[in-house]
Amino acid sequence: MAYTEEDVLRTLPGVRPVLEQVAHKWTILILTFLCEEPKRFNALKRRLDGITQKALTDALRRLERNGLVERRVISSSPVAVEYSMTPLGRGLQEPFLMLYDWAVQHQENLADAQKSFDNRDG
Amino acid sequence: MAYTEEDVLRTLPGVRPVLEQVAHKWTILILTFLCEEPKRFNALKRRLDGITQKALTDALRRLERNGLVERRVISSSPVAVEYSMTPLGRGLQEPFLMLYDWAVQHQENLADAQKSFDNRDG
DNA sequence: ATTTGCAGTGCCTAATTGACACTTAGTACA
DNA sequence: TGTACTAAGTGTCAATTAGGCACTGCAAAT
Repeated sequence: MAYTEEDVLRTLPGVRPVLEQVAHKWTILILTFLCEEPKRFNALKRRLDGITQKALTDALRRLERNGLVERRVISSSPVAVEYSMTPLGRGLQEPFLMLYDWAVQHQENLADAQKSFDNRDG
Repeated sequence: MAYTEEDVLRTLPGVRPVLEQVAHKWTILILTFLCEEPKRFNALKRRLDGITQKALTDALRRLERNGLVERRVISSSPVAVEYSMTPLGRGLQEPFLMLYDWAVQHQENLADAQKSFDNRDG
């Protein structure tokens, strides 16, 4: 689908904040993993090796606020919390998987590009 | 394509920094626009209504450093600078266009979700 | 002669992230 | 009965990052 300049100018003001919510450091990884199956807080945390509780809590809150994931408290003991994708969030599955695959396949290329860029001036 | 848990654990350490470079506030818009055709600095700036010179310069530097865009100085007067996608960057065109389309189509949904979330507690 | 457009840089402050400690509640162990 | 562990967070403070605004240098147009 192609956009005319007017399309762009008209939709841009609304699109930018949307992309700002979505194009976030942890979002792609979190949503990619949640697309596989609903997961609990600490299961996600283990998988996102290196994330802090706070960062994960904040990211999940933001995703929940934007209607992309659902938070469900399971009143077992101890209390469990399960996060799952909403239908709205599912719409991101395809592009995010593509990005994930791209990142896996081209990490070397990026690293090389960075090295040669940094050598161009020091 | 599906990944096993081992795949994920193995590739994750390298993938995360890649996604951090790519999942940035302005990146999706910049690359989406550059995919259409090479553009000059101020042409991009006009289109990214609201971006400051500094933000655009920084974003383009980062993209150049990562090998996703190419910066070409045209020695006319006054000097012009043209930015274009590299073959590596082209790999992002498809997922980014999907994200852009998704953002255009679902901006309302996000806004609604935010509203009802914010009303749940105040 | 001064304004306009181009492509930036520099400085300083505001906003966001991240590290790390603390919390509350239940379960298991000894 | 006390210690320790897991789950799912919250709070605080420091550091990193982003954004605002002013400034540069050069050429062409008015």
